[in-house]
Amino acid sequence: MTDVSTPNNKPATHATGLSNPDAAPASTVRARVNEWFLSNGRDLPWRRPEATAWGVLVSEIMLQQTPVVRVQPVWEEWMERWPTPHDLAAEPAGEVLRAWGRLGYPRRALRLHACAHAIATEHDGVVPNDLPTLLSLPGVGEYTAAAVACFAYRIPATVVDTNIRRVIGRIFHAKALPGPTMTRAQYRAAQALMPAHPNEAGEAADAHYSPAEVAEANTWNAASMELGALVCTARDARCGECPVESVCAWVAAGKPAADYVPRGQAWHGTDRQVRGRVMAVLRESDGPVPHEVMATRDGAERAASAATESRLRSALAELALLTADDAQRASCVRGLVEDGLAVLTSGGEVSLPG
DNA sequence: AACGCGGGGGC
DNA sequence: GCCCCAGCGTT
Repeated sequence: MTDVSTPNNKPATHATGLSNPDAAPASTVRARVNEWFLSNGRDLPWRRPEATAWGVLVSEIMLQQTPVVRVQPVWEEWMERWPTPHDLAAEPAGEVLRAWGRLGYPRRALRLHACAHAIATEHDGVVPNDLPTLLSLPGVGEYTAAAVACFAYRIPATVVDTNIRRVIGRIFHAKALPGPTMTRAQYRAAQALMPAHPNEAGEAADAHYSPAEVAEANTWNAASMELGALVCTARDARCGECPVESVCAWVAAGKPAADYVPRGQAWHGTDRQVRGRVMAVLRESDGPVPHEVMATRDGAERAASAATESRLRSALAELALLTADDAQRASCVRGLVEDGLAVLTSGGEVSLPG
């Protein structure tokens, strides 16, 4: 079968990126997973009907590499404080970084701030609803663009995140884990599982969807992701709770182990660790911090001893405790300034950007 | 394709 | 300790 326009209610084929001829019918998998989702999906605030497209965008950026449980409280604060892109755009970057807190990868906060500015000034304050425009926003890549189109605007774009890659890999390819980065084959496999096939660009992807197919596609995007988050997890898949256990290729194959060894991210002693501690000090400080405190161990130690506010003192102590030498500390401060996460004052101090 | 980029919780 | 998490931008 080479005709990708055929409704894919039969086993997917090599031509569509799915190579297992015995794979379960896509329509069966979709129906079971979607039904499971209706009663088992979490009631997350950005999924509620009153969530705005802006709220969805904020949630998606925050959720890039950060788990739901840690995002949710911060997202609630942000929505109350900055309910529209205009509100966030009016804020200084430093305030945004402070409010980002410990979500990690603070560059995402800067990009979200830049997003808000772009939306406010170039898009009349309205979050774009088409993939090319979404992709043009800072910090919005293929996944996030599709997620915003789908979850905010009910446009059935093909959403592919790490959960969906794993779920599809197991159900249709008997693969335990999908590998660290998405391949085009995996993207095409996900595309082939949509009720109708979006065109390659994904634009106007709903042109030939019936209303029922639109609903099915949008639910599938959320449901397959949720199945990966709650049941078909990377470790300890709870197959007994899975609605498609009986048709899963990975289960049928005896749950073979992953064929690659994940390479853990180095952490101890890395620039990332140093940068994180420096940013933590900046977040806890009311104003600029002497460069020597950030760039030398002795400076951090003395500042920690002198600090009276407990959270600041703790952040300074954690910075001082790092094994990093002064050259690395200084280099990390330079890097943070280059990245726009910090600025140097004329008085030789380091502070959050204005 | 590979790398840099935070941080915390589960095992 | 190790691994994972609703990725993105750069090289």
